[in-house]
Amino acid sequence: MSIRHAILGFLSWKPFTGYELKKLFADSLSFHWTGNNNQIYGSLIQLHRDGLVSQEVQPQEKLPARKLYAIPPAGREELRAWLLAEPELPQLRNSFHIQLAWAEALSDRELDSLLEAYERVLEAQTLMCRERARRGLAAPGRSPREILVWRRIEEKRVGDYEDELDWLRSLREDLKALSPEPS
Amino acid sequence: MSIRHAILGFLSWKPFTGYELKKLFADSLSFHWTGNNNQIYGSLIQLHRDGLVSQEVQPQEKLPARKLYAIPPAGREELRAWLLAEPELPQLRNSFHIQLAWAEALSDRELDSLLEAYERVLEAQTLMCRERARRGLAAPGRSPREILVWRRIEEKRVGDYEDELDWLRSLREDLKALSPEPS
DNA sequence: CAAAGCATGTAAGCAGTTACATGATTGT
DNA sequence: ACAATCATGTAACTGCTTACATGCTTTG
Repeated sequence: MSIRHAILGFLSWKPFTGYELKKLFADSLSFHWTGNNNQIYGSLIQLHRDGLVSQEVQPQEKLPARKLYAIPPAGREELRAWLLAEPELPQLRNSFHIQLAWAEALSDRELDSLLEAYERVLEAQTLMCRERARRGLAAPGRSPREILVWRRIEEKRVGDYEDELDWLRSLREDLKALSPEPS
Repeated sequence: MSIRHAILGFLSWKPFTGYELKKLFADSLSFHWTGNNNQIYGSLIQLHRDGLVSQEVQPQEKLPARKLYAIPPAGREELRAWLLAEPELPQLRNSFHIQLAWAEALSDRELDSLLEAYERVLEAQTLMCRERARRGLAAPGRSPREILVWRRIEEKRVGDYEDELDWLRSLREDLKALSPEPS
């Protein structure tokens, strides 16, 4: 699995330029590659070299030529093959949990302020996700099946952040009960 | 965050060889680097070069020399600095969800068998995690605080897989309701 | 006699991130 | 005047994964 498959996925809707794809990735909750603008252009060049996307160059006056990418049959086959591939388990690597696992070197107060900081970023993320999910995705009207699947995926993502927040809050309470602050 | 911090974490318990660290990573649910045996040896060399771990070479007859690594004050400082660093949000990149998002090219039956395959691997993973969590970690007896934190982290991991399984099952049901199979 | 355990590493490659680089047009 | 939008890319780096490489000892 790499960003190239997701690019093929978007192109299976309709042709896009690299710039448009960049925005699609940035706007979607579920495809949160961070350093996209770079990776997308590179991936498109690769995909084109491999014959999995076609390129239509549209010269513009005084602006760089738009390169509109579409998905030819070979690309659709590659996409389909990937869709049918063995599902991978989610990674679930939470770097904060690893940080926490070694927090024995911190005092109770330091640990609590670390947890508080995590709670703050989680809260912000949860709010942002919920807001974006509420506004709905900018996806073109597709089949009821696809709409259902996409909604479920987005809901799961929001739910995951909310679960992490609940977990964190309950952990903080248990820690407080374990060693109550001298007040 | 990288594997080097987790190595420093383990060494903060007591000295270990690369081989032992490899097993610790392999045995723990929460630190699931896959290609460790390689990365660990390389990271130890780096850490040693940077003065963050110390190395005691113990020659053996007819076996490669054991290299026992310990954590000097500089390493403890680095560990502490990392512990106090800004918490990172969990990544939540689920490559199966991305696969699913583009499954429009699949028939109802193909989609369902994909979901079924995912359910199988998730079930296996959940069982494996639960079993391992039940057996408890091989960690040396530490403070009540550390024990609580470690248990919570492991429980969260199992819970995450279980949630994913619940989510998947409910999605399958909804999809079945949407387009009932011609039986 | 084969498999698992002990014990170390190297090399090649991929995916993703950050930073750098250019430059016109449109909106506030 | 400044920021945002349009539009493309390159280079360097980090972290992780896969495959390769060696060789002895203990257990089944």
